[in-house]
Amino acid sequence: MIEIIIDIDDAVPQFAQLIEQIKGAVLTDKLSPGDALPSIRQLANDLQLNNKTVAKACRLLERDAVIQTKDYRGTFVHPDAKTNSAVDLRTLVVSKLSATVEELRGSGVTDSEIRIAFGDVMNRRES
Amino acid sequence: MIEIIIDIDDAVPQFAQLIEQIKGAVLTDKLSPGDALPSIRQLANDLQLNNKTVAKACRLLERDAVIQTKDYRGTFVHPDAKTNSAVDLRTLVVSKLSATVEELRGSGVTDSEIRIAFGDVMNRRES
DNA sequence: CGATGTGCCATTCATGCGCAGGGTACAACG
DNA sequence: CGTTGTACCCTGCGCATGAATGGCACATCG
Repeated sequence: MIEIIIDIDDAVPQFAQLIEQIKGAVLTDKLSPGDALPSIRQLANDLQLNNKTVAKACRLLERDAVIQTKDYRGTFVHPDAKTNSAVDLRTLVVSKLSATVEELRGSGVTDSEIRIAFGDVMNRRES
Repeated sequence: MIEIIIDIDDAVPQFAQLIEQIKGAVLTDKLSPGDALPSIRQLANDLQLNNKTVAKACRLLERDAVIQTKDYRGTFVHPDAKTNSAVDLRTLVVSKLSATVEELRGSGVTDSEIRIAFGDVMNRRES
């Protein structure tokens, strides 16, 4: 078993701490491809977390191809987990957004206007 | 004098209503290049608005080259006001942001993550 | 059957931001 | 001098969001 410690008082969200530590365990070979992870409910119980919090972390970890769920049988470490754990999707997102924002700022657009427009873009999905 | 009416109960912010109506007056030739506008304090008094609200509108109108301030002598309608009043900078901003956001969404990035990253980009200015 | 992952409903709390307002002060014009 | 535009401070209100929690139900596997 791997050691995972969640600090509730940490500014970093609990689900993010979980993700970090899982990825960390993969990168340091404490978790290897194919290894079975405790069930979501099990993990939630052990770490004193809510099911949804753990589920959220698992959802993101699977999207990043660090773990994979085999239908309804459990979660396992992804074959390419080590490679994918090193990839920082967040940094990519920040850099792409930063580029666009910087371009707009250079055009004299106010930060406030950028925020408003951004809010519109994110919400104009249903309307 | 042009007629400007601000509806406080309107969902559209007061400063935005001012901008709309100024641009509208320019497009309908109620305001012509070179015309002098009332001072910020004067406008605020007439329209029952706060100085800051009017000043904000003027700042944006000047950025859009619809008006121009001559040092400390007053504000005047910009020579190219009519042309610049038709330009919708906001639409440009929305489309650029939308393109970037759509690209990220296509990569599997969560809306939540995009919002977080965006918040970081907009705040990582001072730190 | 029980356990799995997953979905949707909800609420609570805290944070950040836009908008508007109030006040004070300064530099440049006439 | 007064007027101009402009800059900074601080306040409050309202809204949207993220985070976390809780409950409930479902399809699938063994």
